[in-house]
Amino acid sequence: MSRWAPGAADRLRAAAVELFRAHGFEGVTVAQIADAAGVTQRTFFRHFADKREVLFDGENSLQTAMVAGVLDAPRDAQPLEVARVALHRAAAFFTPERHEYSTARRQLIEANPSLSEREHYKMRALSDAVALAFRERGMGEPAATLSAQTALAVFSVAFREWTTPGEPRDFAALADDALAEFRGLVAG
Amino acid sequence: MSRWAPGAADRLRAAAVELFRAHGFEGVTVAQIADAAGVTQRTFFRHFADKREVLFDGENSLQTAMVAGVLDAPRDAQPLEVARVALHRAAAFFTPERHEYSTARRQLIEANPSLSEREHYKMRALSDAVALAFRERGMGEPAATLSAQTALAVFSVAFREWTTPGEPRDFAALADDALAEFRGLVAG
DNA sequence: GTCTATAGTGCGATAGAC
DNA sequence: GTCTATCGCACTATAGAC
Repeated sequence: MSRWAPGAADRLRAAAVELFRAHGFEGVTVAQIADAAGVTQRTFFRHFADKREVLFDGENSLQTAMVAGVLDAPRDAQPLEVARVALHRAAAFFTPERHEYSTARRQLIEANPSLSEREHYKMRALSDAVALAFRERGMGEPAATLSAQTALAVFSVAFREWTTPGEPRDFAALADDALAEFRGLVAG
Repeated sequence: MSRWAPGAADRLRAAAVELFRAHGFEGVTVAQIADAAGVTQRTFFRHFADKREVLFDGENSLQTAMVAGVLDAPRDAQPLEVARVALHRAAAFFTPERHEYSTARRQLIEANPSLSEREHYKMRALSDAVALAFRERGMGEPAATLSAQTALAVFSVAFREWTTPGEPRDFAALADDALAEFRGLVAG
């Protein structure tokens, strides 16, 4: 048996979410999270760059999936069709088991401006990664950035609906609906 | 003559920008900014909610102008035509005299993640205000959100180009170009 | 206008895994 | 011995309380 219990990052994440849900983001100190996880405050900051980041580090794989979707879409696909493929890849992350957690997390984020800042920053990083993937398909600028931001706009609408308490439809269906709505808006 | 020199907020803003350009955002403390402006640190925080906000408080009028543009567009205008009107109202803020300041400010923001977070948060607030204006035109959801995010995507492309050192075209022309590019992307 | 809590950093020491 | 994760402590700046 090692000196420390393994999985410090996981314990910190779980403790943080539980405490935030009980007392709000600002009602919890990093020291309290560290205590609950059985480590020191210094260890918290070795795993997470700052207090907010403990709620935002499971998103790399979402980005990878969406980028892969853009790259895998048929070579002759129109931008909105490429976006559709990427959104369906994203849907793999928004499973029914995650629904309650994602909904609670969104409420936490929307209740706190500093968490909202971080959220929008991450969304922008995702958009930038998707734009890069569009460029790797051979698309130029500013077309790639506009395509990526369009895909993320549809994503954000679908995600907002999916994280509404009691929403029964799955993410892929919501994304398809949002995409259809978008096509209607920009059609002559 | 009053006990304090007037325009503390303006002096703080000017001092902050000058110091940030010389030493970077993190290389300057609030105490130094306050000293340079001839006030105490406490006064800085009475004018600006936090250190970053000193770079982000001239944007209310931009929001007002874009919202007015959305509301003033012809009743039967398509969403992209409404966006065009709003973008032309925004153009009034991006005058040649502001070009150098805006360019330097963008460099500061892009060099610092915490400033980028604030920037994207403000852009989202602008998008939300524009979406509300679309709803006031009678548009439903999620159409209003999608329309607003489209308008802001075009805005962000045009703004990025306008704040490129040496860019000679004016904001309205860049916005029209970006809008035309967008129309081409989503057309069959 | 002063005081203080909290976030976040830097660095040396320590304990175990390999 | 090297590597990695942690501790422990001193320290600064932000930001809010009083």
